[in-house]
Amino acid sequence: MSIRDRLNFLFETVRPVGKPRYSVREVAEAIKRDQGFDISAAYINYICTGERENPGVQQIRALARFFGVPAAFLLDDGDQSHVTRELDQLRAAVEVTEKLRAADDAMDDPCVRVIALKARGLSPSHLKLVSTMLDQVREIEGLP
Amino acid sequence: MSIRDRLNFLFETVRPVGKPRYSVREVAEAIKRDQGFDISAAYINYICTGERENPGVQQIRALARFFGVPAAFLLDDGDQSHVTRELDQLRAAVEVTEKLRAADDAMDDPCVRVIALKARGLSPSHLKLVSTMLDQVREIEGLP
DNA sequence: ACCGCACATCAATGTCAACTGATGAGGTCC
DNA sequence: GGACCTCATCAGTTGACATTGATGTGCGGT
Repeated sequence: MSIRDRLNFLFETVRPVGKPRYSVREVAEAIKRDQGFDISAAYINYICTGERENPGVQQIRALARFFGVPAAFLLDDGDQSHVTRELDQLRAAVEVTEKLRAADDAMDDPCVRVIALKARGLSPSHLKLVSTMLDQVREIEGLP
Repeated sequence: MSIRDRLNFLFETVRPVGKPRYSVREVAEAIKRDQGFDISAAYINYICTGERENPGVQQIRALARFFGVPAAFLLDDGDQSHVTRELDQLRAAVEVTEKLRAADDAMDDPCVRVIALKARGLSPSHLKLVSTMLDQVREIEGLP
């Protein structure tokens, strides 16, 4: 599980509203705009393709902050059980954001990311609770 | 709280048995020996003095593993409350290792580091519990 | 069909991370 | 006091990272 794999995982799971995934240019521009940190779109692509294996910590932090996950996600520190547990939490958080996103198409990307960040710290049982609550809300409002 | 500060914090808190602190050369050689990863002593010193601000993730991981802490410690991801909480946990873990070290001077460095690593994941209340238990054990054995 | 836009990727460049070897300071043993 | 060792730090070099700009491709609009 390399940095390349983790970043691709983030690209595939944390998605903007209308599109299947963020573009590398979008990410680079958002990081520049929101964090004031310069990172080129080409370089993000380099990491995704595995052409750069040892990026600086500042680049990692910027990417992690954009996707709303702690920077430790992009670092495989060898503690695999811990890592996979975190990834499960991320999956759960993404699942919640998917529901939130479906519930309100007008919600823009930053909000989704913030909610993903807030949901991530929750225990799996609480995430499931929120998920169930959202299902009920959607049923009340007559949504699929 | 930069990487420089955090690394210096580790140097000052995680200490070998007889000496006040590890030398940069010791750390570099131990990383080479234990992890098979090459890092120069001069470069570790560069990070400590703040002369290098954006080290690669592999260097960070190697240093974190040597000191027995998760790599996230050396990454200030801006989430200050989270960070300080982690640092408090580290302080508590170090406190425990200090007690263990005092209780058994024959304990060598790797064990101390492993215990610090294991203690770190515990909640503050559990760390306090372990600490209290150690106090009682020491009292039973007639140690200060 | 053509144009324009956004996208990922490639090529070329410069800047800095990271190493090697040297230097000098502080300490210990003889 | 001098030889020796270890330490942190400096100077010089190499190589990788990271950027800019160019290229080709795919898609929606007119």
